[in-house]
Amino acid sequence: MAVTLRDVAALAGVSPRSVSNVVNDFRYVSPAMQAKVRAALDELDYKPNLLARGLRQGRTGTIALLLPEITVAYFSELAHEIVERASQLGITVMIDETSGAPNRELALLEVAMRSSWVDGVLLSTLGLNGAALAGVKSDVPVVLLGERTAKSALDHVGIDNVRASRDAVQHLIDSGRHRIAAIGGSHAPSDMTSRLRLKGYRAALRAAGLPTEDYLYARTPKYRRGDAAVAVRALLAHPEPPDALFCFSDELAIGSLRELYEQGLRVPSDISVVGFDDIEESRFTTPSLTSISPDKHQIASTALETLMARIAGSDLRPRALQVGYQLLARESSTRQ
Amino acid sequence: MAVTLRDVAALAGVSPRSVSNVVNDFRYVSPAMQAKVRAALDELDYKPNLLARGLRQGRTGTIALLLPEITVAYFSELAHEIVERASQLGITVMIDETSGAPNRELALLEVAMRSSWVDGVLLSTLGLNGAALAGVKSDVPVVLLGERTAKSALDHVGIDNVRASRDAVQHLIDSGRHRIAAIGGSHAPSDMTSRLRLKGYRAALRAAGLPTEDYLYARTPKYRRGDAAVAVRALLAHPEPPDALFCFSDELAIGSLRELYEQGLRVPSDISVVGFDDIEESRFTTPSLTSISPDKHQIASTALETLMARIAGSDLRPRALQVGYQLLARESSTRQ
DNA sequence: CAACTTCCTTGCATCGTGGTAATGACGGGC
DNA sequence: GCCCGTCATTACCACGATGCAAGGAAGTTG
Repeated sequence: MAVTLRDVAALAGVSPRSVSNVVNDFRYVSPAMQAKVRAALDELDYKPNLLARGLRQGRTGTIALLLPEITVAYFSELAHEIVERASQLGITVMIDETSGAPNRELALLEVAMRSSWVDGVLLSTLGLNGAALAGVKSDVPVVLLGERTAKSALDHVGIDNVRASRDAVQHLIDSGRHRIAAIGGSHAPSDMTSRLRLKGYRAALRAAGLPTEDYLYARTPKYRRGDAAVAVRALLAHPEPPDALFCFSDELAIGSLRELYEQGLRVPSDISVVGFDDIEESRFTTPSLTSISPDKHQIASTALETLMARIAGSDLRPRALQVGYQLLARESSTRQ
Repeated sequence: MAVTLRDVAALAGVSPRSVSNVVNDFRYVSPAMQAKVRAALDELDYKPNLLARGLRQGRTGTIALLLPEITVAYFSELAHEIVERASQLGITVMIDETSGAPNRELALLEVAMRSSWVDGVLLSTLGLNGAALAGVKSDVPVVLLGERTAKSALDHVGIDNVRASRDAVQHLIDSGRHRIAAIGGSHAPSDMTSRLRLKGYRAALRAAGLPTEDYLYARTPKYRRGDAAVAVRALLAHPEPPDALFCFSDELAIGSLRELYEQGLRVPSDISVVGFDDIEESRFTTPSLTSISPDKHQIASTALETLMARIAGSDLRPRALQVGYQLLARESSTRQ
């Protein structure tokens, strides 16, 4: 069995409470006590039982990070940044995958938020709409990553999707493209992300005096590589096919590159492609992919600091925090 | 504050223990008690405190999955399979990133294994060598994913790396390649994976009566996309450059594709490329990537079942479990 | 020298559950 | 009417840690 405070106390010939004092660097501990207890601690190789400590203190030092799909590169890169930052702060992150299934998402959320298991929750959700979210009573603070769905009364951290999308499309216009298509997003009312990116896309077209044709927007069930092919084929089948694609995720853009290749089109000479997220993969595609790069590092820092403040008891009203982004122009939108 | 058994008991006018009985479906509970307690449970929206339960029962229903880097697609895909399977078994997975840093890896391992936080650990390690591992006393069962490092007395689940590598190289030989290079792996003694794959590579060459030239093996610091460029440049600079690359990971293969493109070589007409891991990305590269595809689904199932058996108290001696793989021939090794 | 402060150590209670076993209630068999 | 088995509920405590405050030793002050 595991070694407990009591075992250490017995060996050192002191009270369990004194051992606890040493372990926790209590102020008044004599050097003699220090020495005795440390020796016993080392000899038995004591490790505190974090369950018991958590139960007693009401804090576990652990937060949950709930992601829709961990295999989506954007999420895994974000997770990495968060784990990295959290470990600097001495916090353990419990990553959990909700698989998009809303019931599973809710179930996990309930467990995470109500079972005293974690001190707080970072929630990145696509599938969950505001109404469902509002129905969850939370005992622990929650910070949303990405877009706020509806009017949930939670902090959230993200970038300005509208402006970033406008920049991306503007970049295509500047490079001489006129018939720019947008790809990505579903009809689901909870898909706030695609709504905002579509808004930015249209704003850029209008600002340049270009028409916003309905046929130039192709929806996709999700944001993954495999979802792009159908959309691209539909766009290319039109009598006036696009000369540029603005994809709402890098994965969609990469799926599009593949489909364009199969259709015999060359990027960027025949058609430009721009993505969103700047996942690492995009630097290695042929051609390399132009993308909007959200500052993931800053998202992680900001989200964690906000969550920590809430856990410490901050009582400000919910805030919408925006972090920076960059447009990274690479080969896929740069004529050679 | 959170609702406890006591609160529910007070409302229902029964003892806390009776509430516990209802919550845990104890055998002898009268319908009247059932009704009373359920009503109170619903009214207060009771959720059990999992810390207290875990402390009392000595089981938490949670396992840890320790990965070197979550942004490596192979690991995130494996994590996905494991989370999926575990949730069917009613187990929560706590994914944690060790970042390869051996001290961090050890620290996390210690915490995970000694703090009663989790019932078991799935450990996928590259950086940690057998000696260090042997030094960790584990209070909970551990199952290794991937290659066993040295002679640690732990179960491990993986594929037959030697045979898989031989198959991959044989495939290149069959398609008419003679000067086949291998890319990937470091000098670290703990890098068992590259050692086994190199062994299979050489076995295939010997079996075909081809020489195994030293200059045709290029090491890389890690297995990521960005690590391939230097290796590829070195290989191409040789007076007799290779006509095929066998990369020890898909990410390396993808980095190689990129570098070959920059060097003006065409795949597969000028040079073939084969990877290892079959990450999703490999189906979308141009050209799509031939790869060894370990059965990740089966790895997840086998690893979880083995771990569960250990947790339940199985006392068999450590086993090396091998699961299947497939060679998926795609464009990067198929002359058009 | 009493009264008080400062330093160190410890006992007790408690966090929220669930295991163990005692207590009661009830009905059936003799 | 008594004993016993089955069913239902409960009291008590332990899981392993820490908050609280009491208690004692040592030193300081008036």
